[in-house]
Amino acid sequence: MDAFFASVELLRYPQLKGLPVVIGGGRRPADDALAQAYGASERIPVEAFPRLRDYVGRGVITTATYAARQFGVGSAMGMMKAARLCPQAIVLPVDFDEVRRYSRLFKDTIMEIAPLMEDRGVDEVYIDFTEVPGGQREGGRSLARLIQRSIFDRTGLSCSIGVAPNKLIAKMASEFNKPNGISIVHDSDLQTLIWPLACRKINGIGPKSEAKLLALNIRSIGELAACAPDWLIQHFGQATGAWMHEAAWGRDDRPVITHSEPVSMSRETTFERDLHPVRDRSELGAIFTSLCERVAADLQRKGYRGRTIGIKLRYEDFRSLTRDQTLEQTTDDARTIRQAAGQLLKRVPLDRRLRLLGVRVGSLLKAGAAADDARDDDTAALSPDPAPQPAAPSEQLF
DNA sequence: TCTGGGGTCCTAGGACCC
DNA sequence: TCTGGGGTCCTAGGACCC
Repeated sequence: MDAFFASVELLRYPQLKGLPVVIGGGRRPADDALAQAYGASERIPVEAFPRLRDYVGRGVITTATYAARQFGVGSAMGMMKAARLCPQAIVLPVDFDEVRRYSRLFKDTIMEIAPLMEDRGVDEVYIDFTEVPGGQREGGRSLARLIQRSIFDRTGLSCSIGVAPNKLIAKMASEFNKPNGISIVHDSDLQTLIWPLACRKINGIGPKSEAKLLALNIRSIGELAACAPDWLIQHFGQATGAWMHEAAWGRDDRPVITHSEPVSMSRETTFERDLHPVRDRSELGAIFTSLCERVAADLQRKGYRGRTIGIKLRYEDFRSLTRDQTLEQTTDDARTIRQAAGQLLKRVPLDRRLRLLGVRVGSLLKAGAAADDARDDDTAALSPDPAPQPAAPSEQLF
């Protein structure tokens, strides 16, 4: 479902259709002012929208329209780099609530037609067609068309669909006909349609593996398929090497998973400017506390409790580090999380400026299931030193 | 003037137990 | 006393995905 973010944001601004637009970046109070000045969003003249060339900040692009991609701008690219490539592009903020609303609508629509659906994030799903009535007609094409049309009727959004014998190939097939296309790939198409593609197109081969493969003179999936499994295992380890070989031959027996439980929940933030642990102590302390409160609120709202508290830091030189600690009992309490996180902070060098701070709670259990072993965790502290103490004085720097 | 935020999974070493 | 497995849990880092 490419350009889903772009589409959702653009539904509100039909006047931007066909123009280079990037969506993402940080907070821009100007956006509200703009909406207020013109009332209805459709009435904002194109010239009034902020341009990439005027952007300041350290955000990245969430997505870009096809017109913007012509300039080499794309997802995950830093805004400042994008501004060099396409200064005239219009910049829109991401409205996450709106995106989530459309995401739900899009998934509900699919579930009504084909209930075996795996959620792969806000704009992607896997669907098992096999038991859906009519799912085999025209090799799946008619059901794909029905889903496409239903999504468009319900949301005004287009989507791309790949139909294939397994998830691995279906994902690649969905890229063939963007936007708004349907592609059908059979096992017999492996050599003609899949093998010419770069290894990077395999979902699971990222930039690091690609670079390693290129260094070994392997560029295409076909070349990867020609490698002996043992040789791949030598270079990439047992699990990855064997998996790479199977993937290159289009083999994948993972089922469509319709339900899964979260493993962890986290909140993190990159500061607008790098902050020094000593000089910006109070500001960092406030941010840190607020992250803990937000994770706790997430846990409570979704009904989970966790035992492992973790922190993440990113220094000004972009190196990151994590520390975590497992408590005796699960918690969803902001003060308990804050206290454990404060302890973890003591195990980390705080002599350089930071650009990011994060707080994570892992080893999650459903609140009902967790309640037995954590009846009164409000006073539960860290296992080695359970003595109650006021939160603030126990931390040296924050 | 680089490089967001929220996740999952894997690996590897050490502690600890049997 | 020495040697040697295996299994599980915890922690840290890293690759990858949307």
